[in-house]
Amino acid sequence: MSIRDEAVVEIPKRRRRAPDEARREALVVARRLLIESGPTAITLKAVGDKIGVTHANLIHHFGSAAGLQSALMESMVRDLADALDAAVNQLRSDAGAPRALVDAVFDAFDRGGAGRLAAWIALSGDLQHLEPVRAAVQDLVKAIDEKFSAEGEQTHNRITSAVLFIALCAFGDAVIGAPLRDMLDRDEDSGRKIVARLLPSFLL
Amino acid sequence: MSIRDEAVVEIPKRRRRAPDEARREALVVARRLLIESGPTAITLKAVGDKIGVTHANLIHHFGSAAGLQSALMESMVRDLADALDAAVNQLRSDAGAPRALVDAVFDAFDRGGAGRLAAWIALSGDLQHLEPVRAAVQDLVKAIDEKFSAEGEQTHNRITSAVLFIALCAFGDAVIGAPLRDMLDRDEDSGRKIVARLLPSFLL
DNA sequence: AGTGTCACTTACATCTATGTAGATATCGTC
DNA sequence: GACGATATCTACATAGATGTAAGTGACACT
Repeated sequence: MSIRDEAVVEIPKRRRRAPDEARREALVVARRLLIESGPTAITLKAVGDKIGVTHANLIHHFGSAAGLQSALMESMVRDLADALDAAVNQLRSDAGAPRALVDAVFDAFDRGGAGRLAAWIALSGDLQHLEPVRAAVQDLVKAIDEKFSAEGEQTHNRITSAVLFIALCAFGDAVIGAPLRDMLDRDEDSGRKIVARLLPSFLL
Repeated sequence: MSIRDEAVVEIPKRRRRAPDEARREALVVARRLLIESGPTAITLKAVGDKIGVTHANLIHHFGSAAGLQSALMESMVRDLADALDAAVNQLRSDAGAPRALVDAVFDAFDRGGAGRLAAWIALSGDLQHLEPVRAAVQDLVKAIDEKFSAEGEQTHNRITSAVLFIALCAFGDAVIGAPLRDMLDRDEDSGRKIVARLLPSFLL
């Protein structure tokens, strides 16, 4: 067997993926493009090139460019909702320290570019894509309620205030936190620290 | 003088504007497009159509499409900085109520779409366009400092915390406040109320 | 091994945004 | 009123993104 022979290792011209797998790969790449280069970087060609596929093939799988974008939003929104659910579960199980809750929510918006996703959806006006988050947010309210509520009717109001507060800060931090902290000469962790410190005033 | 004569009122085929005026008109329209339909709606044709001008003319005035975008960012960022300065002045003059400060900053991000602008800049990665805001933010720190600081070395830290906190919330509220408040069944004013209530814990 | 499905490609068509070159008209100034 | 500067237009060129149609080949199943 010569070296020359070894070079001819049957590389199929095409790689045939299962539809689910093809969509998955495309969405992974599309997400990275969104996070690294912004929404306008998500083109059929750019995504196709990165997974070794033609743009026509992506249309085959997603129906259209808008279909790809919708699928991406759906996938990322689901991840965000899952992350919020995880925060809820963590809260229900044991660690009730404000900081743990804050970390969970901040991570939900930071990780996987959920904050940038939300900003993109808000700017593009496709608000219906945020719908799946509604349930997650309301779950978060319930969980905090069970965990911290002593009694009284004012409780629900305070809890929703707390959730609104955390979410606004976590979102803001994920999108413009870095440059803002730089302007104020504050370290990476400032936002979380501040929110964690303020949180008890809602819950106690 | 017949009716027919009245109909021939010399309407010039073109309207020749002063360069500054032409740019101003274009930027007003571009801003509205950004706020109402998102960044992708800002095209030379769309802007040109709305002010009765060809796309080539906009290139003449702004050099390129990117030039128009930069000019828009610059103009809006200047407005944001001015709004923050106004908040500073108001703070220095008299009304030191937390709610007044909160309103000033929230308005700075809401009005004129500054929040959406900041999100667009953050997503597109053109962070250098936010530079002019740096001075305004640092001015805000100084003004709050003069107004509220009793003494002590921890003061500066608390002030920057307060500014970071207000800015994150104001930005978040401007971009995703509406859908989020809807999910939580909270009224329009919730965000501001919450922030105003929490602010004293930094300043006192 | 033969066969059918469908993932995938190639080639082409279209549309839109952007940009360029040269002609034209408007307005201030003399 | 003539003139010059230039704001504005028309016409054309290009590039990129999207979409379509028809063919090709990989893989499962018999």
